[in-house]
Amino acid sequence: MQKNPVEESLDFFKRKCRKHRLKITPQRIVIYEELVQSKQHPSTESIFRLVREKFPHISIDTVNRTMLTFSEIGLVDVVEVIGGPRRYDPNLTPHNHFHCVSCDEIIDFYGKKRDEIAIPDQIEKKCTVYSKRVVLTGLCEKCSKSPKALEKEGRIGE
Amino acid sequence: MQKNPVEESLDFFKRKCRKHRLKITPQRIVIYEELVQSKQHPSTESIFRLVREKFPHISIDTVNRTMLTFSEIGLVDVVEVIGGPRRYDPNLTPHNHFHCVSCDEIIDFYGKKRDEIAIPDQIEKKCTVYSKRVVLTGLCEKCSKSPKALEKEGRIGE
DNA sequence: TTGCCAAATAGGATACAATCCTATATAATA
DNA sequence: TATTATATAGGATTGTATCCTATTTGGCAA
Repeated sequence: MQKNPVEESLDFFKRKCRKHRLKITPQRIVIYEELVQSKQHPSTESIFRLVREKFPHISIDTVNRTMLTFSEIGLVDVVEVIGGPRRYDPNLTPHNHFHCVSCDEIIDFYGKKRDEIAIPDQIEKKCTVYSKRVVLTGLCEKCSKSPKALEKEGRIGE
Repeated sequence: MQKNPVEESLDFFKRKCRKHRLKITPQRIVIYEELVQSKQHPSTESIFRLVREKFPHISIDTVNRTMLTFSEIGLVDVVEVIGGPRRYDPNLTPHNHFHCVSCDEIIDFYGKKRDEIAIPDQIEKKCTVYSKRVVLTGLCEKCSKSPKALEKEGRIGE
């Protein structure tokens, strides 16, 4: 029988855990499930709220620590943010981000030009590069229209 | 007589303030001077420590609020970070960042390929794009050599 | 030059995010 | 199923950012 995407990624999760000798606990399973189902580049807090529906007594520390652990073993990425709490990304496919500075929504986008960006020798030779991403900032569709955001936009072109 | 770079940028600072009807206070001048002289993508805290040498009674709230105000009027940029406190960048020339995930140093780099990166229609048409940056993550030279020892020494923007 | 007032500051209080501490619980294993 | 190292809950603590408000001050107009 075919496995659905969640079951499939759950296998990935379990393999990763075993490889790194992490215990497969019910809490970790639920946290991982919420992470991969999220389309919103979740924070610790947002996953905590979701997980708490199944584990009313889970502590925010467990969620925070677990998500850091997941990032350490490569189950999720920690993404670059402009202010605000740490955000995670279960999408490990190379891609780029548009970050709305008004509502903090993060929108994924793709493009092959990304791979052509040269890493200067200065960095390539001496540093260890883990990831490369194009990061756009601005106002998302909704915030572009809202009056509050338009006020801020007054600064452009001064 | 020729003006030195600091005097020159101070003129830029004053013009910006007048344009936005912000008062030119001694505190703002010193904060701005420390910002433009910093080569380290400073945090509020690191600027606070420097400014306090000249204004022992300045409050961290003043520094924080002032730097946010500066970013709103386009005197400095707020940069994308992976964890840790907000960081600022007085370098308004388009450029890219390498971010060391171990010691949080941010290294600038340049490259014209950056400008060739297409912004998808999806975003270009509906959103308002303020900035574009390539962000690399990894380990800097020092941390590549001894990642564990140098981990999180708390030297942000010094 | 002086006086006025809206804006800015200092510093304590508060909010919010992340992490630490430790007694208890539990997954993995033999 | 017994053992043990690891993980968890939940309170304490730290670190960062922001709020509140009495006081001060820069910019302007008289």
